[in-house]
Amino acid sequence: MDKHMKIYAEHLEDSALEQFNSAMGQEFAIKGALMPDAHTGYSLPIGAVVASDGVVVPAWVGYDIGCGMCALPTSFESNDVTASSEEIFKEIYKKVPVGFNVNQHPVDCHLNPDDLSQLGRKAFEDRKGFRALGSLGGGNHFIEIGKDEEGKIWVIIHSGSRGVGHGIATEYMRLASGTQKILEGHHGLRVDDDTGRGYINDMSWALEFALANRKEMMRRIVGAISAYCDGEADWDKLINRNHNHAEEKDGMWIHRKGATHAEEGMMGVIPGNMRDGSFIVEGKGNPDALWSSSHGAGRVLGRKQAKRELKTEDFQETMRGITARVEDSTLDESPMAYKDIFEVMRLQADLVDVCQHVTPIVNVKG
DNA sequence: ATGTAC
Repeated sequence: MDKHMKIYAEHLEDSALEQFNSAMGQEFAIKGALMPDAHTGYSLPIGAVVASDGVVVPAWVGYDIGCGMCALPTSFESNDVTASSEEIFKEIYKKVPVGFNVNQHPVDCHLNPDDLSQLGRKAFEDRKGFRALGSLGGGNHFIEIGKDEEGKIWVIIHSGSRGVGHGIATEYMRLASGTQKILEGHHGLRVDDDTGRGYINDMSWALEFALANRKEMMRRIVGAISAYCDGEADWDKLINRNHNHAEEKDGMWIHRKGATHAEEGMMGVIPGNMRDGSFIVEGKGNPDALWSSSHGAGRVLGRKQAKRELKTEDFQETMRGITARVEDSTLDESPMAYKDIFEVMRLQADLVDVCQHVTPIVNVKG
C-alpha cells in the first residue's frame, strides 16, 4: 500500500523507523511524517505525526497531553534582567512549584471539571485538581528568560497538563488496548463511539488545562521579574503551541507526538537546549509535514546514558554566563545530550521560518 | 512525564 510518508530526520534510529512503519501499517493510518528531531518512544516515535481515518489512538498522543510551549514578549530591559538574574531565578523557585510539587491551595481557573467524563473527572480529583495549576513538572520541562536578536526579553515555558492529562491518557490507553499492556501496539478508539468521544472530550479539556497551567506560571514569572525590573508583558502577543495532541483537519485525525503544529502563518516556539535557547517560528503549512515542525532538538543520549557519559565540569563550562541549575542532577539536560539545534532548524527550512532566536539569561528546571 | 514502590 502506498501511503504518503515523509521523513525529515537525517539520522534516524532503526527502532524509531520500525515504530513509525508499524504505526503506518495500521489500516486506519492515512498519512505520516517524521520530524527532524524524531527518536524512539513507545508505540509511536517522539517527533512523529500520523493522520488517521475515523480513529484516535491515545498512545499516539502520549502521556503528557497538551505538553507544549508558551512564549511571551516583554518590555523589560535585558541589562536589568541580567543584573538581577540570580534574584529573579530564586524568586521564580519561590513562586512556581517544580518537580512533583504543587500549590498548597487550589488556584482559580475558568475551566469546569464537570465538563470531563466520569473517568476524566476521577483523574482530575485523584491528581490534585487545581492545586497543580501553575506548576512546572519535571524532566525536560523548563522556564527560560532570554533575549532575542533585537534585545527584547521573552519568557518561555515548556510544560504540560501535569497529573490530570497523565491520568486521562493512562485510563484511555488502558481502555483502547483492552489489556494492561498499554504501551504495546497501536490501539485506537472510534471517534463516533462513546469511548472515542470521551477521549476527545477529555483530551481537549487537558489541552485547555495545559494552557491555563502555562498562563498561571507566566503571571507568576512576570511578577518575579517585576520585583526587580521595570517593564511589562505584551499579553496580546502570547504564543501557545501544543506538541502532544490530536486534532481534526480535512476529515482526518492528526496525531502529533512531540511535533509542533505549524499551519501557514501560525506562530510557534521550538526549544533547543539550556545553552542555545529557543526559536520563535512562523509555520509554512507544509502538507508533506502534515502542517507540523519539530518540537525541539531531539535527544542523542538517553537520560541514563547522558548521566553516565557526560561530565558535570563540561556542562558547567558550556553554561557559563547563564543563571541555571547546572549540577549532577540536571546533567541529563546538558546541551551535549541533544542534537545540534541549528542543524535541526536547517532540516526544517521548508516547514517553518525562524522569526527570532532567544538566547537564555535565566533557566529554571524541576 | 508522572508519582509509586522499593
